[in-house]
Amino acid sequence: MSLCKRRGYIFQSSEIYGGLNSCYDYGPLGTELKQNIKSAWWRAMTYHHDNIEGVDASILMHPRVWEASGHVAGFTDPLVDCRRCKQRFRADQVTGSTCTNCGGQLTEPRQFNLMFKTFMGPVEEQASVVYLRPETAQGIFVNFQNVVTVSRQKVPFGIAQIGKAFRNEITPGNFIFRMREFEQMEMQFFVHPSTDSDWFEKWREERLQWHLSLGIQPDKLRWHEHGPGELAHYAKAAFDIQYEFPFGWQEIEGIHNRTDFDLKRHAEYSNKRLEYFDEARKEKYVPYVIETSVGCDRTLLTVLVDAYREEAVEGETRVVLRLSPRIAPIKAAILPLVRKDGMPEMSRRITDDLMRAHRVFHDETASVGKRYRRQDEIGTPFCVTIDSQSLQDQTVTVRERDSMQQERIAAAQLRAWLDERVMG
RNA sequence: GCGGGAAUAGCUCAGUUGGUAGAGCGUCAGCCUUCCAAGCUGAAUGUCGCGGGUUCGAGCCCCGUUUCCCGCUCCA
Repeated sequence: MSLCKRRGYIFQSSEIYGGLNSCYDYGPLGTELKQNIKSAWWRAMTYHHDNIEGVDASILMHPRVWEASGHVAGFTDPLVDCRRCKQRFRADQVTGSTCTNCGGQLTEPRQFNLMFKTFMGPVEEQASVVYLRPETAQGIFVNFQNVVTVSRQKVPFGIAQIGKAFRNEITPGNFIFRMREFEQMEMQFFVHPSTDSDWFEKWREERLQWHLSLGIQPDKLRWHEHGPGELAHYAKAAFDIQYEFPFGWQEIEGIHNRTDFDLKRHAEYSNKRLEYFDEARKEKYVPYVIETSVGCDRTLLTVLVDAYREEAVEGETRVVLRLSPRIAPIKAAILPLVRKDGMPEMSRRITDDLMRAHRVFHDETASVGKRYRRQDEIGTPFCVTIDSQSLQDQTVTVRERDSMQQERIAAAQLRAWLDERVMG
């Protein structure tokens, strides 16, 4: 957390006013990292699958959407607290006014609405209550027919979306792990009901591979299968990908078989037909949905936590973020070995040449060792140094963060050299 | 929502029985420097989280509040 603030990854929201509970802002490097994560996900979904389309739905939706989805009912459980032992229970799961645990008196039931409410229109009246979406998935379901019509896709196909969601969590915390405002990356894949298990397995495998492709250590990831009592109201099967954070194993992505629950409910509540006619099968049906839903902020926290190391180098401690070149905010730092003899000028020329293709920057202050450490700490995978030989033969030294190996290459090859490692 | 701990420079932290704030690192400028936090010179940065109270006087004592961390609780 200290590094995040010190180097400009993550700041507390509204910090100069004392902060706002569970809300955080991304700083210059955090913003780049988040963009790179979203871009990696978007490319994996829509560029690498010709049967996945994107949407970007609004955060405010018709209130009936949340009745259909089950969130109005499911997000408003009345809860009671025991005055003596401070245990909390769902009101519908206790009988009488005393606590079964210790015999203490229970409080009156209180409503906990996990959806943020706001008002549509200038007059705050009950008729115009709308909610901030507690998940992005419904924006996909309500657009199912639109996308079928315009995209010329045939089942099986998917719809992907990245966007903010809001939940009034009872207990937020663990830095950016559980926030009340967060960003999801969701893909709903529509399949014939008889093929749901196969697709479920396919997406499970693919989503695990995606996290590995970000450079996450494999032994820090595991599956958690939801038991019968754990399953959401809409789900037939659910597996979470968990990461071993310093505060324990926690979910970063869920792969759920949502069946035809959502489309059927929206058909019922909207009185619209949300069926699909399958020409190949000569069959009309409501598709099943395999959902992959990953927290963008959680993925970002995962890559930061997973990358963070304190390494001993000749008695000193090197703080290093071993971020994958694919998602590192800064891909390379261009460093003149010393500030004289035209080295800074050559460094600037090289930086100017690279910066439109890759996020790189030039740094000519302090000793080169110090500049290496700066880059190590913010996760920059490559440093390029310009020395007196560079001025004569137009070669540069490339220093790789993880191995600390150096290699001499022609300056003209630098762009291609970086392309190969960053695009990966 | 409950219990515990914490909040002083960008970061990590000192700060004596209450007498209007310091260090290290970092940052910036200059010098020096040909490959892993070297050195020298100089500079900037604090309503001590916020609001009250006690006091001649509060970073320190009291009350309230906000935020963070830990443990419960909760988690479609």
